[in-house]
Amino acid sequence: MPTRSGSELDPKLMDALVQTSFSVIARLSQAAAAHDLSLTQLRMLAILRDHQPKMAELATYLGLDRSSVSGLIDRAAKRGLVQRTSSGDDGRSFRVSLTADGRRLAPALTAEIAELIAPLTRSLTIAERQRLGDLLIRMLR
Amino acid sequence: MPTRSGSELDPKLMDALVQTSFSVIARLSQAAAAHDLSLTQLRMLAILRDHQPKMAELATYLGLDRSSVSGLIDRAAKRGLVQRTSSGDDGRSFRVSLTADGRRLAPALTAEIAELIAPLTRSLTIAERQRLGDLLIRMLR
DNA sequence: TATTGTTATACTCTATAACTATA
DNA sequence: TATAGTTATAGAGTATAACAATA
Repeated sequence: MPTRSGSELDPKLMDALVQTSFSVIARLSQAAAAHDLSLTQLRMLAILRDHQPKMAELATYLGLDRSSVSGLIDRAAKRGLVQRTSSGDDGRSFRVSLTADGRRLAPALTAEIAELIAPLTRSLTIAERQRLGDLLIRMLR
Repeated sequence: MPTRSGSELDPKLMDALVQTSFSVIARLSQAAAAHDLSLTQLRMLAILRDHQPKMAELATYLGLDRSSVSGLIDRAAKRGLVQRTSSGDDGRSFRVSLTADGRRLAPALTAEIAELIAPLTRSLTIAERQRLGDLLIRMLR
């Protein structure tokens, strides 16, 4: 039986997770900034690539207040990246979706992010990268 | 000879790194927010635990403009967590250091962070956590 | 002249509270 | 009454530009 003992966390693992995370997030921010986007805008675009949420749903996805998302969408809409489209039945609500411009941006961003994150893994062998990916995926499950 | 081929990054590894990082950073933010601190304030306190930098050095550590750090230190000083102390030789510069209150905060924060991050690793066995830590440390080196 | 740090200004992000329109 | 979204307001965080003091 495998050992999955309780709540203790090896300080070395904690430090490694924290350092890795700061490094990854910094690279994401860098990719976003290259397109004059904030990290939040980047997350929003990633969500809208696969969903057309209502404002309240988007707020939940992002972990933000609805009022914060209003401004977020305002600014992104002013830049022509997203749009509010009528929701049909409920006259109070809208759906948010990417414009053609917004949709065009997504793959470029993904490619840039990959290029910025790839160097982080350069000191690992292919086999080690495979193992790392497996462990992280199992951890997130 | 181990294979460390070029710039390609497995999308699965990239996603796993990104998701893990968002999860870790969210937990760090949560620990910080529990003490009315931002993520930046948390990073600043972590740096000051081991250094007494000048303003410009602190700005470099944090990757921020000096003007941004001025406000950061102002707010932290108003809360009694940090202080500006004369640098001795150079009349233009100061050193920033933790106050007694600030120093008291650090271990509490570390413990809370560990408690928030530990559950993330719960689905891995002890051996897997060990391997994950090793891989991350090698990656960061 | 160059450097250190601050200040003035402007913008994004965020939350709380109050509001409008619809249900 | 309750819900969806916006607006008003306030504060943190950030950068650029201009500044004072020191080197």
